Amino acid sequence: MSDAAGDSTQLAEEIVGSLARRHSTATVLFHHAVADLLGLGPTDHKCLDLLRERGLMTGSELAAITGLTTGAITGVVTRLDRAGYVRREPDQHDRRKQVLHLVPEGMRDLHAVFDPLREDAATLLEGFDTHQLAAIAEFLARSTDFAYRRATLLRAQLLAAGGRTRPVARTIAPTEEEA
Amino acid sequence: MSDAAGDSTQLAEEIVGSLARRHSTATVLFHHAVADLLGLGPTDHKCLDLLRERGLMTGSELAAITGLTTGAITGVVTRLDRAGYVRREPDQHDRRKQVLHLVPEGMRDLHAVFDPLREDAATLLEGFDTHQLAAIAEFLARSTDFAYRRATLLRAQLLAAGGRTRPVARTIAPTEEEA
DNA sequence: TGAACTAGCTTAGATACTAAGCGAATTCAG
DNA sequence: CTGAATTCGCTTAGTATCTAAGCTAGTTCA
Repeated sequence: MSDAAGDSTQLAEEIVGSLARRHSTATVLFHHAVADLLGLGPTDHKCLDLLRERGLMTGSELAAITGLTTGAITGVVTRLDRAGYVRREPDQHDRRKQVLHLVPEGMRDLHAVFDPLREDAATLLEGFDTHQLAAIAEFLARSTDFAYRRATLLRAQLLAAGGRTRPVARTIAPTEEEA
Repeated sequence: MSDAAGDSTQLAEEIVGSLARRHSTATVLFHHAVADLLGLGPTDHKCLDLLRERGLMTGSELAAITGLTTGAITGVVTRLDRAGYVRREPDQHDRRKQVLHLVPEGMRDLHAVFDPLREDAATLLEGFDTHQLAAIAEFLARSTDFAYRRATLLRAQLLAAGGRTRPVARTIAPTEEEA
């Protein structure tokens, strides 16, 4: 039992210490490449993903989640609209709001691009038993939640600190240089 | 047995179909937030991650991996240098090359920012047994590899197709609009 | 009714990207 | 050994996308 526990902590160390970060870096890179392929730019792609995931949303909600300004969101939505992925629709109850809808045809086009990729991704899961697959699913769900909460927290932290653009690390150990 | 197999395929479906993508979106968002906190911008942060992960590298290698132009890499490295994370050093054997080194002090500062986060992330792994942790580790490693290879492939595909900026999806189902 | 607030758009300015091209160093063919 | 072709990283010009600030229209509340 102590042996297994030792293995566990060692595995856990490796996952949070290096595997997760490597995976994160690769994911960002991949995300960027997909965006390029779609002709969207990473921000637009990210916002489209968020919309697909969370369903109907207004621009300011999207701004709050992504940390972008409302001005930037205007640009994002305009581009997504023009590219045929998203449509603006006035809210019934509050006519200031623009509810963002996904365009079914655009989604079909997206699926045409992603489906072959998904088939390929399925090989990633070969060889795992049900018990392990459940663990992977649970881990992904937890990490997703964690990332969202952390991102929100980090942004709040940055905002509270004055929203400066220079590294926080620098404030700990200031050096001679300051352009 | 057929019951367990059914559960497995169902779980696998859910993982590649929705959980992985949600996780990916959250990861990108989180990455961006961390970059903001470091005062770096997502691209700089991504490049720094790649350097930490893969060790010594020249600018053009970094350009090849990220899909950025060498001109953009010049800017990235200049910013990372000025922020104290990276140092340029001429290659002994080929004096055209600039080998990129990590600056130990900058790395310490980074750890100061990340360590509290990592402790928190460890709770993500509570409740999994060794067998499951091994699966998670293996899955992360496979996905990372998959993402890198796919990103490279996608970029090659885009380049071969003429490197246009408009959505590929549009070329499948062209509509009336073409600004 | 009018003051304060909110949603989203617009503008000006900053920043980071691409594409093209340069000089210097290296490699390779003859 | 010499000159052409290639490669490396940087520079420049142009474009795109972001922030910050301010605006208008719609909503809420005293």
